[in-house]
Amino acid sequence: MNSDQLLLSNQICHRAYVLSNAITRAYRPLLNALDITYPQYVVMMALWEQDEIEINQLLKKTLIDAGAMSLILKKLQAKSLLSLTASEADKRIKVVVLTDKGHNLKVLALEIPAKIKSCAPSLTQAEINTFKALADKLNSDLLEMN
Amino acid sequence: MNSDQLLLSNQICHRAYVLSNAITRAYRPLLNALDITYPQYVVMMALWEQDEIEINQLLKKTLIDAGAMSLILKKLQAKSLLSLTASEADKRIKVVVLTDKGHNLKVLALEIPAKIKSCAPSLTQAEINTFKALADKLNSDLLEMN
DNA sequence: CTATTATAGTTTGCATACAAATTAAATTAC
DNA sequence: GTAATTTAATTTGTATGCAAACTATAATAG
Repeated sequence: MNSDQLLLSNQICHRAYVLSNAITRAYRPLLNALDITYPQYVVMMALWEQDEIEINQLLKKTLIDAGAMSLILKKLQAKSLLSLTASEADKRIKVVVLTDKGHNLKVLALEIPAKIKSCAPSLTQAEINTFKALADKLNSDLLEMN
Repeated sequence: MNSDQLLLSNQICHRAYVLSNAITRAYRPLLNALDITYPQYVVMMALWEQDEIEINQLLKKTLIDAGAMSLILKKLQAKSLLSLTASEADKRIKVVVLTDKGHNLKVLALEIPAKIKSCAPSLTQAEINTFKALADKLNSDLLEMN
C-alpha cells in the first residue's frame, strides 16, 4: 500500500470538504441580507421550485438529514416564511406551504446566483458544466452505497 | 433575472454540499474502526505527512477552523494519539507531536483509500483527476475572496 | 520603558449533520 | 380485529463549522 494515498493533496474528500465549507462561507454574507442560513436557503430554493410539498419529498429533493430538517423547518416557520399543516388523509404526513413572505423572499434571492458566480471567475462555463457532471456521477455512486 | 438559476439542479453549491456530506458518510464506518471522526482523520493525515508541526501550520494545511481545531486536538489528545507542547521560544505557540499510538494508527489508515475508491466505481482515473483539478481551481478562487 | 497593536489559541453561542431512540399513525400479518 | 411491522417526523446526544469575544504573549511605537 502506497503511503502517498494518505497525502491530503491526493484526497478528493478533503477537496470536497474544503469546497463545501468555502461555498457556504461565500454565501453567508449574501444570505445574511435575507436573514437565513445556507441549509435554510436550500430548503427555500426547493420550495420556490415546488410549493405545498410533503416533508418527505423535501427530504428527497434536498438530501438534508431528517433530524436537521425538523429544526430547519421550525426556524423558517418562526421567521414566518412557511407553514406546516398535517395532511387530512394521513395524519403522519406534514405539508410545507410557503407564506406570502416566503414567496416574496425569492425576489431578493434572484440576485444571488450572479453574485456567487462572480466568486469563481477563473472557471469557464464548460468547466462548470464538467464539474457538475462529475459531482453528479460521484454523488450517484455514493448514494448507491446506502 | 432567470428564475432557473435558483433551481437546485443548477446549483454547484448544492452538489458540493451533498457531496461533502456523502463523502463524510462513506468514511464514517471505516473511521469507526479507528475510533476517529472525519475531521479528526484530516488532522491525522496532516500529521502523518508532517509531524511536530505548529497548530498554526496545521490550520493552514487542513483549512479547518481554528475554534474547531482546538476541540479536535483536545479530543485526539484525550485518545492519546498526540501531545501538545508550548514552544520555549514563543510561549504562544503550541507544537503538535504524534504519540507512538498516533504513528501506529497510520497502519490501519493505509487500508482506507482503496476502500473509499471502491465507493466511486463509475469514475475513471482521468475523471477523478479532472474533478480534483476543477475543485482546486474553485477552491483557489473562493479562497481569494477572503 | 510603557502603551498600543498584533499574533496564537481558546472559549462561547448558534446552526447544522447524523445516528439512535422515540412518538404517532397507518399498514400488514394471521 | 388485535399484534407486529412499517412509515413520518421529532427528539436527543455528540461532533463539528464559524463568528465573535477573550486570554496570554510578543512585537512595535513613541
